[in-house]
Amino acid sequence: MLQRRIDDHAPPTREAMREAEEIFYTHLRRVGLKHTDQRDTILHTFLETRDHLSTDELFRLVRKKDAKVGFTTVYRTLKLLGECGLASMVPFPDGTTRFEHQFNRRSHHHMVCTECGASVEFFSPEVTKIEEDIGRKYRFDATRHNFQIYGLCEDCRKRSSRKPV
Amino acid sequence: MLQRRIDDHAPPTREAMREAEEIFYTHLRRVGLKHTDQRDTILHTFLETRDHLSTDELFRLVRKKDAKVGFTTVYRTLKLLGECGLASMVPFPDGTTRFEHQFNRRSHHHMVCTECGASVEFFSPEVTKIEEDIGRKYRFDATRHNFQIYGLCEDCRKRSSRKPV
DNA sequence: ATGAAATTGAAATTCATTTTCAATTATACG
DNA sequence: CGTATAATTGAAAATGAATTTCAATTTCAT
Ligand SMILES: [Mn+2]
Ligand SMILES: [Mn+2]
Ligand SMILES: [Zn+2]
Ligand SMILES: [Zn+2]
Repeated sequence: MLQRRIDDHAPPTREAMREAEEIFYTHLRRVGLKHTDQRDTILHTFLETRDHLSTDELFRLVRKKDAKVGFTTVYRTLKLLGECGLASMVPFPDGTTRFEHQFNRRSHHHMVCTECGASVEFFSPEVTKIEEDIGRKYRFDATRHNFQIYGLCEDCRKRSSRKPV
Repeated sequence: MLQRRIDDHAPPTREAMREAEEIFYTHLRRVGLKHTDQRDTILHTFLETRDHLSTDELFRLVRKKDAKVGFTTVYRTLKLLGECGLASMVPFPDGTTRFEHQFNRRSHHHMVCTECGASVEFFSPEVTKIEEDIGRKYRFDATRHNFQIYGLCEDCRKRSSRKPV
């Protein structure tokens, strides 16, 4: 799926990878879970891309490294990565659930084309401020939010005006 | 599910109901569909509450008026109501999909408690402005957005500090 | 090394949503 | 009015993503 990235840059350095592992394994210890090769492979595969992956797409990538890893384990690990803040879910307007890693990544939001699924990432500190303000106002301990913008990208707009419904 | 409402008020007047019907039937005509009793009943039931209803909850309410209406028809009609702007989907953090009517209703957003599911509605014109700004900046024809805040409500915060994990 | 507890992955299950299809109903036209 | 045509309906079946089950395997504290 086409994706234009704003703060695009290189894959994580070995240092960065260690740091992320540290976060993951600390979380595992905290909840009394074990360190396994499968979890390692999935973490690495996940951090190596900045794409928004479906569980199935991640599964296929993981399989290239270790053909014995099961689909279920990818699901379960993705959940663990979410718990320690390394992964977050991005719901797409076509109903698919995608994940992206949040390690060493500036917090951002997505604008998605409802026609072709192309997505743009954008930064909006105002959104974080609104979260804080509204949380304070209604006495919630606001921990996260969900913000996406949907619409037609430039290409699809052109296409649909050329060939009108 | 507990819900604190901000612009709470009376059920729609007969006039308002006619107006909403007008919108619905105009839409039906536009897409070449027919006017049926089931669709009428579902529209009325839906407009009579301001709750955020799951499809199943709406189905149960509709059944009270006409026990012969099928589940499938409720699904299908909800989709039609969405198409003409009378209904909108509110995704809850527990994964349930809920619907609320948008007729004569000020645009608003939701903050939801991840523990008990209680929700607060709030207004934030800034969010609409962000949608417009970002759309312009990246040349999208931005048509809608999705914004929810998740966190712990005051009650749940007290409860969890009393009985710590 | 040993054993208790967690993990794994294939298969089964769940569950919301969508599709199928034969019978029924709406509505346009003569 | 009928009548023809196309849409609608609802029960049942199908789909598909996500979760659960469970026996075999692996981790890790001792
Ligand atoms: Mn992103
Ligand atoms: Mn609402
Ligand atoms: Zn597009
Ligand atoms: Zn709560």
